Amino acid sequence: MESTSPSTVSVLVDVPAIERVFDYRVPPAHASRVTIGTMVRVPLAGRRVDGWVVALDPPAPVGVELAELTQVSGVGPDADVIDLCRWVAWRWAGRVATVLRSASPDRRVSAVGAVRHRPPQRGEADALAIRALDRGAGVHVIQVAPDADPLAVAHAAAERGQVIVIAPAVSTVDRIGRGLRAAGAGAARWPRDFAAAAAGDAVIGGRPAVLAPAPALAAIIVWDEHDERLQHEGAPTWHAREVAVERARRAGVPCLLVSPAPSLEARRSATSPLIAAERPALRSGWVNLEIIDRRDEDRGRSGLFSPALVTAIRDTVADGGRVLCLLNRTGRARLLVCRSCDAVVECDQCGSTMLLGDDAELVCARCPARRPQICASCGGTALANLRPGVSRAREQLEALVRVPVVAVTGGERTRVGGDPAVDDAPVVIGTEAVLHRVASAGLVALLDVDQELLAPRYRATDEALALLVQGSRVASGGPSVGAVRGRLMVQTRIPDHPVLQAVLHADPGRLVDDEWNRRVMLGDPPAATLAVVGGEAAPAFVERLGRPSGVEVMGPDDSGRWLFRSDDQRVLLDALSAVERPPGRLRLWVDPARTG
DNA sequence: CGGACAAGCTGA
DNA sequence: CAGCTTGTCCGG
Repeated sequence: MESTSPSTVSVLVDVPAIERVFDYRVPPAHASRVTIGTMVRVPLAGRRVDGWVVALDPPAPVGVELAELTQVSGVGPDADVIDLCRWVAWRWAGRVATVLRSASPDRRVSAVGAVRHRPPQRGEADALAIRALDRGAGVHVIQVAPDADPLAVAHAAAERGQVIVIAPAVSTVDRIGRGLRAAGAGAARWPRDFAAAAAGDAVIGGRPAVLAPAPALAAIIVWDEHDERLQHEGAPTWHAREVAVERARRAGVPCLLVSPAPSLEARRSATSPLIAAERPALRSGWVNLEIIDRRDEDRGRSGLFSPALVTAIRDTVADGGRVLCLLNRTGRARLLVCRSCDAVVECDQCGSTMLLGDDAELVCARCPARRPQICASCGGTALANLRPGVSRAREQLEALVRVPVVAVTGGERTRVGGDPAVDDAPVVIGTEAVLHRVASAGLVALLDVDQELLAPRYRATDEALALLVQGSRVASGGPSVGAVRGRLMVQTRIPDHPVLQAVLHADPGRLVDDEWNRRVMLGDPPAATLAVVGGEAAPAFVERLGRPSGVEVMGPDDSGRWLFRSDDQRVLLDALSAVERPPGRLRLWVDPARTG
């Protein structure tokens, strides 16, 4: 793009509370380095703040003396990405500045070279991806086997031009980046290699990479589009899959949504029929699911570990394999009952259940109350642990198998490898973080899959399926290693559950019709658009919002949150963006993964 | 957000 | 009434 050497510019300041642009004069010495997206430092109300140039030579405002910008800090997102960020801010009711930060380099970039294309020189391109790319612009969903190779998919697109590849797992990003480079292709890791991305190299990264500069964009690939890590946890709750679809539409290029378990959202946004791997590839790509039916066991007698599972664990350890047990409950106990009076142990302050953490005290699940291990109704001190957490389960398992068992829960860095205590342990037990910490195992066991299947969250089915995808991958030896097959086991009291049957038959597609009907019936996304409003400024915000027609309003609930719902996305989002935000902390989540 | 400035409170 | 706190406004 030819620089026009502007004499004034409009700047969007990097202060999320100020959703405004201000105009500044450009010192002639800096003018040649200033274009749309350039990151600058400007004086504002007696201090200096960062900002992005969003317009060149704007019409002079009347009656205002312009100040001069203080500094040109470096290259920033291009005009297309800025427009995309505006759309993201609208779609998830966030601030443009917040989104622009994710679209900006993480360190100063002073210049960008000429755009070029460096395609891979060797290596193999995935046949399904080629089919999808041949369909041209549009959203194409590909159902792959869990052991499919992300590098081959990226390769197929990188041959045709600049590609953005989004992958939720760092290990996948590493593999694709290294693989493309080894094949002689240009590969920019986002956000580290901003300049290379802006010069046309393939961009590979996590969620934010969908906002990378891509001057010669030819395709966008979202690998593992079902993965919930593609959605930002905090506000704005933007989802990389949906941004990818929008960006590809704007650019007129194909968007490939790839997953072993394509989401409802992906299937609904597809513009062409699903492309699925052949049945034999799917069947062999999924590790055979072994379902342990616990209905016929004595109630509670064998605790978290059924006899069948204990045998499998012992066999695996004896063969020198490692075992990975998954239990999505931290602490020692999530549900306690008094042995003498059978009362559930509850908090005397708020009535919620009390848990046992890693220390010996009862802690309320909802409020900060604590007390020693005593039953509130009869004073009994013997409590039965009806729902043990990872800490307790680790002790039980160690006693059962007589080898060291290491516990892993979230919070710790979730990198594959690098922790000898975890890497060398024959048996590892943990929350789902464990599935991303350990690359391969001879046995992967989901101790209480019913907790996932029955979770009162609208995405429970997807989350359970995602665990089984990852479990299958770990059991098959990590991505595309595939030499010795491990085992994948689940313990359940609902062996006929559709999710388990879908995995058993390597056919997750059979779930979608029922799932869609349920979402329509309950008004959950993507059948409807939701907004949850909380924080101290929520009452004022809700007051200003009023009751727009076509929007259902519920709340406030006991934590002071309101829920807004509409069948018409535009109606709700336009209403939200029309409200001027009241002062104070406001939490606004649009289509969050969890509404609780 | 945070600086500027205006309107209220306190102390002698 | 100076000197300080608290509140409201607005930024180029």
